[in-house]
Amino acid sequence: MRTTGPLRADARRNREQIIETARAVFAEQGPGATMDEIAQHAQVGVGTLYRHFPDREALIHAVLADGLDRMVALADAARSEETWAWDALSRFVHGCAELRLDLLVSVAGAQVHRVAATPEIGEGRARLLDALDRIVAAAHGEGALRTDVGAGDVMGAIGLLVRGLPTLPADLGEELRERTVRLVLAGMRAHPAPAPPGTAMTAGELIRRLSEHGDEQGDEQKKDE
Amino acid sequence: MRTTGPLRADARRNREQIIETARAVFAEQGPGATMDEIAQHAQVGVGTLYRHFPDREALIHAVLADGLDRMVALADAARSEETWAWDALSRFVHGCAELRLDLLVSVAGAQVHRVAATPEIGEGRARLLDALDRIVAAAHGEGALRTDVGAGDVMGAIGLLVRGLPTLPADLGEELRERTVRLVLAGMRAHPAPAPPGTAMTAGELIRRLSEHGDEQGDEQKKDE
Amino acid sequence: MRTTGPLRADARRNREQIIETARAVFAEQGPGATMDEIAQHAQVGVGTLYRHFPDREALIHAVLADGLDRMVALADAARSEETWAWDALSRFVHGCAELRLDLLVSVAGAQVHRVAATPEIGEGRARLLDALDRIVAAAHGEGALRTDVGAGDVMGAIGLLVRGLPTLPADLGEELRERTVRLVLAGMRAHPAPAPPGTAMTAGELIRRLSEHGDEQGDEQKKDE
Amino acid sequence: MRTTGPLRADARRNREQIIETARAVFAEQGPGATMDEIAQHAQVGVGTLYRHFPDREALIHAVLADGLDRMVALADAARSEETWAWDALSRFVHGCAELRLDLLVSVAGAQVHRVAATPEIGEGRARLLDALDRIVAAAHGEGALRTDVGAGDVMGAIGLLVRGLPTLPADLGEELRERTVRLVLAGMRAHPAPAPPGTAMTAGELIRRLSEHGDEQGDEQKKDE
DNA sequence: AATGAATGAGCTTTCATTCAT
DNA sequence: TATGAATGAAAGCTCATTCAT
Repeated sequence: MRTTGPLRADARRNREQIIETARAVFAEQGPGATMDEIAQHAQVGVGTLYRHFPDREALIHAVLADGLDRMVALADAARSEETWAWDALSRFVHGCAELRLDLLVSVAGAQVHRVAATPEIGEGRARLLDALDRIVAAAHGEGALRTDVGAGDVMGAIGLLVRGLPTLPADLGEELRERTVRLVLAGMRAHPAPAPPGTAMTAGELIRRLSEHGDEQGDEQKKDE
Repeated sequence: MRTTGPLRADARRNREQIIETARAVFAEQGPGATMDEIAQHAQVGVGTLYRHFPDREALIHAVLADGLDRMVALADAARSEETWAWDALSRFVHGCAELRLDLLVSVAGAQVHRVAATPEIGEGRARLLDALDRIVAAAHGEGALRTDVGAGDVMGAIGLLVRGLPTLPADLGEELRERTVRLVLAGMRAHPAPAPPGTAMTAGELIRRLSEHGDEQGDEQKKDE
Repeated sequence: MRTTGPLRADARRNREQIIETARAVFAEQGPGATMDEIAQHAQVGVGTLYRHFPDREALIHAVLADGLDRMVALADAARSEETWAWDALSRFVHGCAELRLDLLVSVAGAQVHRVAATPEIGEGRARLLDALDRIVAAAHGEGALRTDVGAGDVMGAIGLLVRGLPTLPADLGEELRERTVRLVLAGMRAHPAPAPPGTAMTAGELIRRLSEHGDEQGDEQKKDE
Repeated sequence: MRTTGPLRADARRNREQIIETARAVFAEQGPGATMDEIAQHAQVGVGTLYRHFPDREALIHAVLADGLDRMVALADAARSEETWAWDALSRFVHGCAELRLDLLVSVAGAQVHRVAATPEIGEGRARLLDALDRIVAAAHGEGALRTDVGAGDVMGAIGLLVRGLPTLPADLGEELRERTVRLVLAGMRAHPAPAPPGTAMTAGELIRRLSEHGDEQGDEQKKDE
């Protein structure tokens, strides 16, 4: 009946803890992660999870919304802390990729639309685009960003790059994603060729790296059956 | 296993039909697609599906393996039909994106490793890398591809670009992916600036496009409940 | 794909078995009976139960509809087999009470309306009223039934008498219901006083009967805790 | 337990408020009503509810006991205020039906026995039968009540009539119950035919009344989903 | 060999009960 | 003391897999 003053402290901490955990668990376990598992990792009972989020969809929605908030924060930080808009852009894109929103985007499958079609998500997206737009405009002003690349393009690219390569061993997947991010940034860059993405990942190198991981993985897999 | 001659035609057609359908259904419905649903779309009973693929994992495995085969075919066709290696590379990357292996990569969640760690998949990957490597080598020879970008990089980029942007309306998602693919290719290109990806997708444009779709989506959503 | 020819035999038997069991279990265990319990008693897996009835509400609906069918059959049999319409009416009312639709009516609580507001139930009710109406008309013709009592009154009375007295031991509850049924019939009867309901159930007798049951019940109750 | 003097007033009011609310909620929502719902309607927190009644069973027990008390009061009032015993009896039966103990009897389902087997309930029942017995004896003396109908019969009938007809629209259910009560009373009456229950409820009339309600009900049903 | 009904383990969700505030 | 957030056992329901037809 009170306007939610005192008790909220615990509840709020709990809520945030759950969202944070959910992102992590979804990223690691994939879309199949169970509610119980998430609750467990968040150190709460399932009941508590359900008190905060009436159903699975609501939780996913919250994680998505929270992810947008973080991206906005990321964009703002990048813009205010970097001297050059291009550096801010680069930092933003790299930062987004590290948020590991990964598999989440595919969690709900066909229902994603419903989850993402919320006014709250829409507004978050708008705020993000707004923040990003300033960086993009500045980068255009600097002459560093191709003029035929807009904030929408950056968002689209991030939507793809933000995920993982779950079929590959974790570290290799990370590395390849990093390199792809750099390629995209290179592709966005105006005239002067951007910093090269390091040494090429050749076919041979990739195969060698893959075979290295072959053995380690065999161990921990029987437990699922 | 190899002794049945005549019946093979029907069986094979059935098997391929199921794989084809499975890819489509996974791409549309997401990882949550059920075996019954796939069987239904493939116009067979679940029993038949299980006759061909002992369990869900086997089906996913088959779809992945088949996807690799298609990519190899794509690479070969591109190489033999295009005069310039760069064009072959570009055609290959664009073609892969259209295979709509989309959500499949995340279907199995945590089990993906197990599914992808099969010798058959490993071999398929090797063949693909091999085919791709020839294109990459030729492109290097042409001077069109940056020397610090290898076949492994191309594969990594494809792994990310091959998916959709399920939170966006289908056509908008497609367009943004297309543009990102072009950006990546631009980033891979050596000195001479590559063909620009058209007109920039600005923040305003993106938001406008999103709001256009707001209404259409409301209709088809009740059926899930 | 076939028009449901051969396999249906088993399925139909199963379906009927489940409905039959559900009525019995609801009557005995009360509205709290679980789906698993019903499935168990019906000798099928829960999955089978759910294949036939998508959810709890559907099952309740089916039991209600089936109950109506039985009542119609009861009315028809009574009318064709009894010489006097009054006897048919009496037999019908007594018979309905024995169907033990008991607690079912309250199973769904507030949702009962939704369950009972189906066209199928409505039609069943209409058929029942129709069958009953003929008996009532004949009984009126015989001069045995008060003219200020109609088929609707009979239905209303049955709706109340059909249930049990779950707070009492089973046999005592049965006996009292029987007696109440006779009282209602007596109240419906025209001029000549109907057969008396036997010896009075006095307060002392009722209390004595209740105390008899006190001990027997203590045993089987600990298992619930 | 009996040592607290001053606070008792508030506590007692609270306790009674909860019992009263519980009866109403059980009557409306059916046996599925949750503790939270009852607490909410009673304007208290669940914690408070549990302070008064250690568990659900205790609450049900209290409502039952309270119901018995009210019936006793009803019987006493009827006896002292009516000149004729028959009128007292009639008033008592009608009054009980209005208590709306309705669905409560089936709330506990299989556990009803345990709840109703309490000494307190037993004693309440005894008191009620005692009070009722005096009315019945007087009615016998008046020659208005059939001698083969005892207080136990009246109790049994009330147990059945006290409930509602939840599958019907509220007002129609009420009307039919009223008419059934009158029929039972008519059946209990000695020689002289009792006052007729008004105009017959014919099958046609019942169906007409049912169809009238068809539309109104559709509205309030979505809120459950 | 193909079919789809049956199965039941396991996941989502609810709610009686407890307990920190 | 009253409150309502947290808890987790248990219920409803789903769907991968099996098996009778």
